[in-house]
Amino acid sequence: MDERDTQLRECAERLALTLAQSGMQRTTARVMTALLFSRQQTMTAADLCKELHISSGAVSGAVNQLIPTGMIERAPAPGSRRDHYRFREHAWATLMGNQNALLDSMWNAAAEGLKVAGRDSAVGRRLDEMQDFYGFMQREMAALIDKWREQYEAGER
Amino acid sequence: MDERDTQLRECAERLALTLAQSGMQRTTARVMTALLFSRQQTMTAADLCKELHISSGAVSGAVNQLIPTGMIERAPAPGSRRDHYRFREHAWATLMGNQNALLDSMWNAAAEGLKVAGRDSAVGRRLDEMQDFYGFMQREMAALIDKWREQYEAGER
DNA sequence: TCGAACGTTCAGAGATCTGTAAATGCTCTG
DNA sequence: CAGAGCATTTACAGATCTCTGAACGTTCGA
Repeated sequence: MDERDTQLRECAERLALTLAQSGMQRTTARVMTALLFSRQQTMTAADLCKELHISSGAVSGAVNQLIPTGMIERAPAPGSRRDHYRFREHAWATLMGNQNALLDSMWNAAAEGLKVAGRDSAVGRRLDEMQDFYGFMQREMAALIDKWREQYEAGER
Repeated sequence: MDERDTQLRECAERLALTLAQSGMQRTTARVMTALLFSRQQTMTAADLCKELHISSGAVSGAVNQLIPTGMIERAPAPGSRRDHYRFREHAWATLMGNQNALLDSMWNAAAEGLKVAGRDSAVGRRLDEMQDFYGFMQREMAALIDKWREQYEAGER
């Protein structure tokens, strides 16, 4: 374990902290960044316990939150009975794509309100703007993420 | 207080709940949505206490979190010594714009890691993708928000 | 079929967050 | 300039969240 590993660990912890501050579970964030900043290709649950000084139960919980979101995945590990985890390719794009669900519920909340209040009132105008904004964002964000994928794939070659 | 007000209150509470689940403070979210779904133009701190059944201290705290982010503002209220609050015009665009700070720290986290690990390694490639993605998003998001502002303002007339 | 090696679940301890009530501070009014 | 009427601050209590440790379940190899 050379100097570099220690520095990468610090980077990982710092990022985990800011992610935690913007709503992600603390341990979930730490597991994610550990995988992101690891010099290994994959890490086992035991590796994560050791690195982060947390119990296997905590690792299990975090991992099972991260997998459904598409941030990490189980890696096939022939000849090993342990689960190996790795950070997923394009995970960030996936993460941002998931935000669409939120944009959607924002749009819906506005719609609900408009059904009750109509457009011709103070509330009506506020909600109308809100609905317009989130409708716009939903459409454009999806397009934007696709655009990035294309240009990144093109740049790879 | 007719039927509509009750229904709007419910909408407000539902939205507050989903906002709370995505990281916003519970009370802060409730104050925000109360102002958003209010049929009045503005609400005083006392109004908010009564509506949400919370103490004036809690209102004060929430309000002082919302104002710096640009979601709400104090409204001039001639002849009244109470503070009047209102939901701000284009607040949603502002909110999304604030996310840029997050995008920025993501980009930075990647940059930090790359300084340590270089680009030619497993970590290097992961961080490179991350940096590319957040760089892209930062540029495009700002543009997107401007675009919405323009088209919305155009539609108004 | 047994047992070793893991992963998962769950009750409970501990830490953290959040709202209240009361004290404090500020600003107009009379 | 006194004091009424608010807003803000603070210590603390209560609620909530989160991790641990141990029990349990599962899989695989002998």
